[in-house]
Amino acid sequence: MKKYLITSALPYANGPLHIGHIAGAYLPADIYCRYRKLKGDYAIHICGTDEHGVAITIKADKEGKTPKEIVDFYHENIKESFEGLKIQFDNFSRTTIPIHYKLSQEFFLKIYEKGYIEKRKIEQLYCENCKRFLPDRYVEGTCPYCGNDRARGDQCEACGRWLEPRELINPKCAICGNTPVVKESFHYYFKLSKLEKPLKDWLSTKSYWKENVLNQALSWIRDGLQDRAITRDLPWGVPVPLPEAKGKVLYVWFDAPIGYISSTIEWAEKIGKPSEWENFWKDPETKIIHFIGKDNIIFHTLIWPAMLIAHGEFTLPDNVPANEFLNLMGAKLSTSRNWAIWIPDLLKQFPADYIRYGLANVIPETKDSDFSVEEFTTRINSELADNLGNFVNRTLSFIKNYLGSIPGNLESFGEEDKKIISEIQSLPNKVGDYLENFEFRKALKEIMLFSQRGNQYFDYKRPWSTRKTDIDETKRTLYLCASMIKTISILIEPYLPDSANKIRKMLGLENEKFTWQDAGEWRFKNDIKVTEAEILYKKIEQERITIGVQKDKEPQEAIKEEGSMNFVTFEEFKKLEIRIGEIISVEDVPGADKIYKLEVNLGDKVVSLVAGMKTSYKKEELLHKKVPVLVNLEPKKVRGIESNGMVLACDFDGKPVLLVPEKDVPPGSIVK
RNA sequence: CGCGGGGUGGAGCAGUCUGGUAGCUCGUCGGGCUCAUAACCCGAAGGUCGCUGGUUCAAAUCCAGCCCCCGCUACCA
Repeated sequence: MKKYLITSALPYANGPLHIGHIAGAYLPADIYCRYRKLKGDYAIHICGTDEHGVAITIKADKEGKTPKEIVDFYHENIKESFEGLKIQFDNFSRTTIPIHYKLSQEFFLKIYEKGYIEKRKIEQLYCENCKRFLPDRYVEGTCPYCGNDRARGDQCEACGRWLEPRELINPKCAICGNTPVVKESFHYYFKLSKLEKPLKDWLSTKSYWKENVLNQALSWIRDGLQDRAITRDLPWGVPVPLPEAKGKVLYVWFDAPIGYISSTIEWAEKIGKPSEWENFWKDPETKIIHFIGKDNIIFHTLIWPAMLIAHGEFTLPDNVPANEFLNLMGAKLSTSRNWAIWIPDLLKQFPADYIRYGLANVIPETKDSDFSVEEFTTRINSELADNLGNFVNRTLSFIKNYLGSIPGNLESFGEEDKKIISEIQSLPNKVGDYLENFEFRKALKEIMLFSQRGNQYFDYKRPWSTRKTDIDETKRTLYLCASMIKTISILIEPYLPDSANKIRKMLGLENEKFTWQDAGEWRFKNDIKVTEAEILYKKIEQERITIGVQKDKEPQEAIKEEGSMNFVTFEEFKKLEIRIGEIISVEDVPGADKIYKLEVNLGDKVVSLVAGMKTSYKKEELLHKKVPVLVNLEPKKVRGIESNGMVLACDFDGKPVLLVPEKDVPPGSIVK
């Protein structure tokens, strides 16, 4: 029996989970851990919320709450999402528990004493208005490289460069807007440079890692590792355990991964075996596997292992099967722009298995992938319901309605039957091999193809016909169909745990305990009896989920909901002259990526205007379209071009979608 | 030369590392079946694998150059 410690990235407790989080880390981790357990390995899945860091204090400041209130709320919120999705953790902890503080401080002291931490004097920005030092993200200013005036102290989102707060031109305090002053302070630095050699040696043993992960780690270490500050001047975090360091806390990236260990310790205490955690963290035979998204690769392949090497008592990760990113309808997910499908919303609409199935099929294993509502619907309907669900249903209904029960020791199977038997026997290893390689999509596809194979076999054998001539042959056919279903119920369990249980219950097998290897056993121990043939999956409607694309309410909308509508009088509305215009020419605007210059025929005149249509429409798509135009809009120059009106379109995630008259109307027609 | 990702039948993808009949799901068309969730099964149409050149007996796959698309930034009246 092998030991596996499986972790998934600690979700940051400042917002709810969205589909990208689940597909990128938690679902693969859950599938993998469930698989390990079915295989009979000693595997545990460890996680917890990451509750420190500047983003949380900033959010708290903005909302007038304490950091504790923020993290308490989201800890529960996130935990509920996981429960709803049936993502199992052996322990789901948080980084604000006493165990974690104690362990993080011990960790710090240990590597401090071993000489891997160095105190350095630095000059830092200080806001005299707020009377505090300003850590990275508390400073905003102009990026010295690209000129973006909204760069933050740690990174410029425009050009992607990493910055030091002092590099910013015109730095401003992010809280009060004051210009900060430079003051001398000190911080503790983790001497990564000293660990370069052992890290390289360690990485050289990881040729079996996923290519994208290994390449990125190697390219970073090739450039040389810089020492990094691991403390911050903040009131929120794990205090630095040195008398001279009053008011300083560990930087969140330093304490967060230690959370993997502290959560394991908490788990051991909960199960009543307080030293059991050492079985995982102090035994080099244990395979530690970190599931993360690509944003965390550097951290989990270099910095965290370096910390562990420096400490010396804990086992290093065996593998870091990082995934890429998930897009939504072709566009990048963004929490700040609210382009996401939030798990709490999704759970209100669909059973866990539907969501798990839809997401498992788009796990971004080798490159960014896309979640589309349409594809989700199609997959649920044609794969889950029509293929798998129907195979289960037709088999179980047939047994129930026409056979009653089938003896478990049936004999005399024919040629085609034997093919099925050998497929049952070989499938568990085939699927297992994919899972061991973290190829979750391929493994799932293999199972679904097997279900399709079941439908083929069923049709080929025509039991509805043989039952009138050769009832024994009919029984053999249904015996093997039931056998296939049992196999599927075991192999699909990591992906669709609820379905697996339902299927086994219908086969009267709910009290049997199955292992992965049992999936390759085609024989039934007892007679097959079907008590009910419930429909496994109901089909879903496309419209039901188009609203799954949730946006937080804009402030104005929120006001409307409270009833204090901002009414417009009819007189005011009449001031707007909206008419249908035919687009008769479309030209590029030099140097502009998003706008076109349009000539629009309004029947009695032609006007030129500027429209931001380039992101969604090609020139030829716009030409000759008849669209509503706000004609008497105050002219304005955009990029040196006078714009005399505005094409009306609806906004979908910041992109225009044209409105066209339902019947053909002449240019100039009034819209009212 | 800003950074990153990508271009494979109508749509979405696999295959590219390790050259050698271009595969899967959905959709379309035709047929079959009636046990089952208007489901299932069979068959067909549909691709110069972004372009050009090179290496090779052989290139979607290796090399070079080019084009286009998407995300991050500015213009979206």
